[in-house]
Amino acid sequence: MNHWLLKTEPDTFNVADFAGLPARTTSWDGVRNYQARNYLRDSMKVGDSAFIYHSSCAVPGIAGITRIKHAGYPDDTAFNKRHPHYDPDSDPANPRWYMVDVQLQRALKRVITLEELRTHASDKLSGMLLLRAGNRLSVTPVEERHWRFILSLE
DNA sequence: GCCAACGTTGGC
DNA sequence: GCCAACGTTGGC
Repeated sequence: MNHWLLKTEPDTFNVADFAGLPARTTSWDGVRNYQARNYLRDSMKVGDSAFIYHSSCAVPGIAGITRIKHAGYPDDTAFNKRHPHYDPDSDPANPRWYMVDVQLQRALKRVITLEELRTHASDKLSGMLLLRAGNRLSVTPVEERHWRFILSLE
């Protein structure tokens, strides 16, 4: 099983919002970056786990753990003209964008902040993509050793 | 709100 | 295929 990190802006969707969803499960739609798309489409498998990371907010950090419940399938919000994620160039016969379904396992006992993660950037978390300067990818793989270490901080 | 870093677009 | 212009991300 692989591990991942999914970014979300908590004003739009956050870990607490899972509580109001059937089976605490949602489709992770709206990813509009090719590298992130490739991870969703080609690499994420049912049973993989993913951190939910809150970005563009007062205290950015990892807030919850989800499990992949459905592997990559076409993101149909790209086909809906009235949807904010509409992309006229995504053809239903040859979809450009993909999404997965994720189910919340649990919120973390506390948010493990970006600030705290950075203090480990040169040792235990060396090489972690999230901490790389200028990183903007909203879907990134997380190495097993990084995953375990982050959970040990909780 | 600023701005650096990055991805995408489009003219050539 | 190059690369400048532009739009977006996301920490601060």
